Amino acid sequence: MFFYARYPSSNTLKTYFPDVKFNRCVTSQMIKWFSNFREFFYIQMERFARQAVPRGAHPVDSQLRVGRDTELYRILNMHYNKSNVYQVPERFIEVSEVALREFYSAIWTGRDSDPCWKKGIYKIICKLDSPVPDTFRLPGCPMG
DNA sequence: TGCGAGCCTG
DNA sequence: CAGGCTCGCA
Repeated sequence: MFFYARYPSSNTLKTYFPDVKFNRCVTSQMIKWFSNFREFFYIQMERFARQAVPRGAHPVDSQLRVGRDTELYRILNMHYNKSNVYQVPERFIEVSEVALREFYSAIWTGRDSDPCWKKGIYKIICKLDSPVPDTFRLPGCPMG
């Protein structure tokens, strides 16, 4: 599901897990999961962005892409799609590239010296959530 | 006072 | 991932 929605609201989560009885604890746990998912996502983006900086990569360089043949893609897929039962949507790759380039740009221009430099990137990425396919509403359907 | 977000730890 | 802790908002 993270492939579609990086910032699902608690209400969104409830509609996609009909077989789950939500209470405060369960809801906060799921919110927490996505918080952890985002952390991993952004950590990888920053890592690869920083890795590209010393190589003088331009935004169009292969170093700043997240194609299905890249190491970054492999890491993300392994983390969010362990069983590899889902096909990674193209939009997730596009969003990942946006994030990667935003991180690169911020680092390249020295904006990362600001303690809150990631906030701006988060604000951009949170607007790029896609609707989650209805197939994820099926009872027993794993998080994905 | 309670909850969500974010950071960071194990 | 889960726990713990801080912050800002209501």
